[in-house]
Amino acid sequence: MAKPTRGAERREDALSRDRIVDAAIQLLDGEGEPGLTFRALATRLATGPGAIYWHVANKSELLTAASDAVVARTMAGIGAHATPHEAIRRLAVGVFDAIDAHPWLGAQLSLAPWRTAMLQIFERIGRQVQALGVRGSAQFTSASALVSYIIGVSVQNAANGRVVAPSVDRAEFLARVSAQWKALDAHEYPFTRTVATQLREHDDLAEFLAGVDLILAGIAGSAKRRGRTGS
Amino acid sequence: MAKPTRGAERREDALSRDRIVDAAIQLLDGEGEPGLTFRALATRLATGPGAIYWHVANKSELLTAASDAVVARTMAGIGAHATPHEAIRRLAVGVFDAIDAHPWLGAQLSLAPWRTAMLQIFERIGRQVQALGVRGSAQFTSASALVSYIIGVSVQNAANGRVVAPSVDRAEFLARVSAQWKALDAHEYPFTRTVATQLREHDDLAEFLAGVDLILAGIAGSAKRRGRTGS
DNA sequence: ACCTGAACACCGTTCAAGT
DNA sequence: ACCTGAACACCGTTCAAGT
Repeated sequence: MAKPTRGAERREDALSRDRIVDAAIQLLDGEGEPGLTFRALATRLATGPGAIYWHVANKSELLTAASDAVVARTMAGIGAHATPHEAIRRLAVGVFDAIDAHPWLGAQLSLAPWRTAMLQIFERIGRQVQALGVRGSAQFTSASALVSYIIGVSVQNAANGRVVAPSVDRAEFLARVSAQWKALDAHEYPFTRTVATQLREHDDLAEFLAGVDLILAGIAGSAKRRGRTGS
Repeated sequence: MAKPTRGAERREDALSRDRIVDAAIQLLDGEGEPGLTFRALATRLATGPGAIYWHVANKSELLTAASDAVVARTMAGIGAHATPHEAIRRLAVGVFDAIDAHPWLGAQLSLAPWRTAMLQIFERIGRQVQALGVRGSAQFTSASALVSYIIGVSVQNAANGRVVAPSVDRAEFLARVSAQWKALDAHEYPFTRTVATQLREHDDLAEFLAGVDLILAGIAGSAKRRGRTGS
């Protein structure tokens, strides 16, 4: 038999890319985006800042790796049953909740697309678009529109949550913004003043899903129109 | 007659909030987001970094002011005629182009909503939603969905443009990503592989507008359905 | 009232030196 | 092969001192 491998005696607290990424996620979640510092990370990992650079090229790569990891976990947690329409809604809610729980992920997704994280979402949505019966180039258009909308709204929702201190609750925050909207100049902001009351009563997640339904209705409508003229 | 006002003799190169914001926009456009530095800004304005703090509270306020200014100019440049549908498309293209020309604006809009810049867009879109005949709480939902989609896609489009060096042209870039997509694992990314060819041929702006039309179709559909059951 | 610029408390990143 | 931590070249922001 071979002599015992070095792997077997590897200590659990040895540095590794995975441990670094996990620690980075904890730091980002706990302290916010400015909390992720090579010095803070090094302290948490009981080492010096230079050690991290052996496993990770730079801060940008670290952020990308953290995003990929969180999105992968999110996607893994969503079952693929139900109708395509329902599956898309569930994926949408999954992304919405993930960005809400990890606000730094939003900046990462909207600023660095074409990356693995975004591709994972695009792939899952795309399969459901196919299942919906969409064909040809409309598949790409429909999936793109859905992914863009889902990420766009989720990022903005998470950003809203960060504007105010966590101590202020949601209802109070909305009441405040609503009051601001009502106080706007009547000549410059007639529409915004009109819907100020609706802002106050609105439910972020419900509005978000209503938007998803709007796009799905549009997709279904286009498919039907095409089908009619095509047959 | 009153003695000549001090205003009349005010030198053109005196520091002012407006001049600072303009210089910041130039710096952001020319050097990118990391190029905006209080030291660089001070050099451009022929003064010390401390002087800027007399007119602007901090960097965050400076970025907000720069965003508001750019959006205001963009909105002022869009005429309000044509059908509501066409007006919404023009507003969408205006925002798309503005973020494309000033990529830093995207980060600002998606990370700091409820601000003046976003409100200006929301207001203009909202009026057209009203003109479209949408009523009640659907006004808020529809306008929110449109604004979220428009900003979300525009930000992602601008981010794509920054991934590659400006020397690489668009067709070459798309061909490269398309090839990457085709090389993806067949089991993990079946959909993405399928639409890789469409990515290559696609037209950002056209896809973007197709998405806007999708949402508008959804809005029209909901309004019709409501109208039918309501009368 | 407004401007100056040195100084403070940080950053990301590098790199000789260690094991 | 991997880790250490001092050092470098920056940041945003403050503030005594000037005009």
